[in-house]
Amino acid sequence: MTDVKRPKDQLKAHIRAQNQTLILETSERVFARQGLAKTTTQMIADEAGLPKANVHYYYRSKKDLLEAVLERILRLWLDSVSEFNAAEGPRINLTRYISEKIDQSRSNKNASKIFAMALIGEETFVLEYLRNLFVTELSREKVTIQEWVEQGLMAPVSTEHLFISIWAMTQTYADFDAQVKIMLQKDELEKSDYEEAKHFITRMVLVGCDVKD
Amino acid sequence: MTDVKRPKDQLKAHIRAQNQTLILETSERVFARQGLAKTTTQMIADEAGLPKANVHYYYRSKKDLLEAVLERILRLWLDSVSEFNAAEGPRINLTRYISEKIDQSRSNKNASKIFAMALIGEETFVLEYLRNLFVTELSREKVTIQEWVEQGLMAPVSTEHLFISIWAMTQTYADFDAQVKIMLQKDELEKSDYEEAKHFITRMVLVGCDVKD
DNA sequence: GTCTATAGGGAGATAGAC
DNA sequence: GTCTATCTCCCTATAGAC
Repeated sequence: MTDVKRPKDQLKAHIRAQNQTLILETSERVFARQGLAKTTTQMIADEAGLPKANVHYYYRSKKDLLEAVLERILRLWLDSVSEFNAAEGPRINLTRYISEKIDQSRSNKNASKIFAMALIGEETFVLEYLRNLFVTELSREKVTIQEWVEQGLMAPVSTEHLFISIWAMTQTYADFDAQVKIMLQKDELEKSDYEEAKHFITRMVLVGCDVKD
Repeated sequence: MTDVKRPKDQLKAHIRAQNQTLILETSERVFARQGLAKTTTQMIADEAGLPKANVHYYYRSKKDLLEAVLERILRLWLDSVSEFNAAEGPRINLTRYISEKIDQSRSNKNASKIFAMALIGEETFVLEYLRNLFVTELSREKVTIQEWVEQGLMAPVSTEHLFISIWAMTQTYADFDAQVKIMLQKDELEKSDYEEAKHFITRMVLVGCDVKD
């Protein structure tokens, strides 16, 4: 075991990283399009331009591959949503939070759908992630909201139900986009549709929670 | 073709109806628990206490069976949600609508999950149903809301985004109940959790849309 | 690391006796 | 209508040559 790698090892590591990224990105598309169970490793291999055996070389089983895809999604997700900054008050923070969540639904629709499919299927991997997220991140946001309530900056609403609602409203534009398209009678959602969603949801939350500042 | 049936035919029809109901009810449970693609006709047969061939006798293919399950779900659903009564004004109507949707999430969780799974998988059957629903029902509700806005009874919000949000918030307690349980740190959701959800969502919608009466 | 060929296991669906 | 046995297909996963 050494940190010094010979050129050959570096090359191998590079090939490995490149192939893994290719497989993960392709899997994300195929899983989102076909559904988790209907997706076959053959489909992924074909779309990635690789023999099926190579996919299994990098990810022993389909389950391993799905978990790798989920892990990658969740890591990128966490980085793209800001934490609350208590000093700025609820208006700025909630507005930013909703905006970022809707942007996520738009720019990362596939990731969002895969997460939703895994969640509705109660995949252990996702449930564990959520349990952990609750302990590390959300409990902090919860305290912040309670501070704002005590300072009279917003109505004393249930923090849990508030988060559940914001997630539901913002994710629905990615997860159930087929339904949204029918409602809006459009073949594809445009940037303006997402902006209107942002505007509507932000208004409902801010006014609905009686946010002062 | 005659309306008069001989006793033998009546018996057969009875057996048929009974078995079909048994299969549909069992399928609803299994589909919701296992996911649509992971469910096998064998699982359904076992849980219903029938040989697999009998399931295929009544529903030629798995796809036919899923569509029959969806059709049954949607028929029961439509009957359990009231239409808007314009004269009563937005407060009563929106409160009742949210309450009925949450009750549905609680009492018919399996149906809700199957619908969500079919929708996220963009099953043609469900998309067609929604398109039809939009034409027959929702366009009427939309007009009603616009009347209320004109009468100054509520703020001029986007009807489409309002419906999308109410659906998202109420359905999430059924479809993603695993996530809700983690958030609320409970092993099972109780009646009081659903009542709190109702209370929170109703408040956000009524205050958020500036509903006067 | 790459790839062909194949093992091994079920799944959906049906034939045909009762 | 019921049920056993079976066909056929295709999926995951791996062995083994290159």
